[in-house]
Amino acid sequence: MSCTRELFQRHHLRCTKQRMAIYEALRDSHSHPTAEALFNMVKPNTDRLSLATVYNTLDALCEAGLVRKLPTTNGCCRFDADTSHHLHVRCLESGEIMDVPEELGSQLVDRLPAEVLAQIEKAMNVKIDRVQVQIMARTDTTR
Amino acid sequence: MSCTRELFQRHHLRCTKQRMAIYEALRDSHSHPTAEALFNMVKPNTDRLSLATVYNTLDALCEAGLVRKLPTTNGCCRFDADTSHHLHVRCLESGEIMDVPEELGSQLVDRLPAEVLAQIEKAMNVKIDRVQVQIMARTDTTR
DNA sequence: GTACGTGCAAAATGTTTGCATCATT
DNA sequence: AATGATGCAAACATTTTGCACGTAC
Repeated sequence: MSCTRELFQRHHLRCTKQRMAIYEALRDSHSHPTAEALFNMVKPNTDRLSLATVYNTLDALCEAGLVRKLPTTNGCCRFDADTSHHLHVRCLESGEIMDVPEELGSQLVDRLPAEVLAQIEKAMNVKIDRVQVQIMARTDTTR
Repeated sequence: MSCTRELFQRHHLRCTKQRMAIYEALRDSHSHPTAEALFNMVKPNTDRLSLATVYNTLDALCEAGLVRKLPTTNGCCRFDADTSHHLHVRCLESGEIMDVPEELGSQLVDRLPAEVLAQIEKAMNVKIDRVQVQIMARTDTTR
């Protein structure tokens, strides 16, 4: 669908076929891919594409707020085109990142008390951008 | 202090001077240093030390559960010798990681409802190891 | 037409590995 | 004495950069 074009224009991003393909692949993916995984997903359907462009594009999209870089512990970045507040489960074995279903996640996030966040801002002299909750877990082998 | 030796022995870790120096520097640091920062902190007081040893040691300490690797978004790992439950503020500008004062952090973490966590375990078929709350923030320039 | 995006290859950065030597147990 | 840790340098993986060319506006 072509509302990507309008979305890009609203954010003053040039609508190149590479950028659109990268963004749409990330948006439609549920796997929070790495830059390289994304490159491999998009490359077959795009006649000219280099990995450097994937990095440049992801950078531009982050800058524009359309994409988020997710924190990882293995030195290799993962990306998410869903910038709404939602929780992640990080598999300690594989490094894979999965979304927690909206209705469960919001039950956790909604109970974070705003006044405590305000106190943290005051105590640490920062402006909170957002709170990211990550659940570290292993695949359950007991069931 | 030398309880590091006993701590290591309890975890079946060899007590080399490099390992002890690295661990103690990390434990006494409040800056959640990168491997290289740690190397620079420890090197001057240790006659033989290489960066590879810092990586190997941090790996062994993580394995033993004495140290934790923190998630970051810039592909460069940071470490923490405080493995108790506590919150981090990540500076979006510098990548720096700061601890949230214990009494404030526990006000957030203690309100995470256990039954929701149990539901997440069931729904996603995982065993939760721990919940990590990261606050993304900027240095407050309005004050 | 101009400004910006792209591909490619090279460089920079962060981390891991192989191997001979050395230290701890 | 045996096992495992160390230093060093080389390999590796991920990300960034410089530059000539191409494309969107």
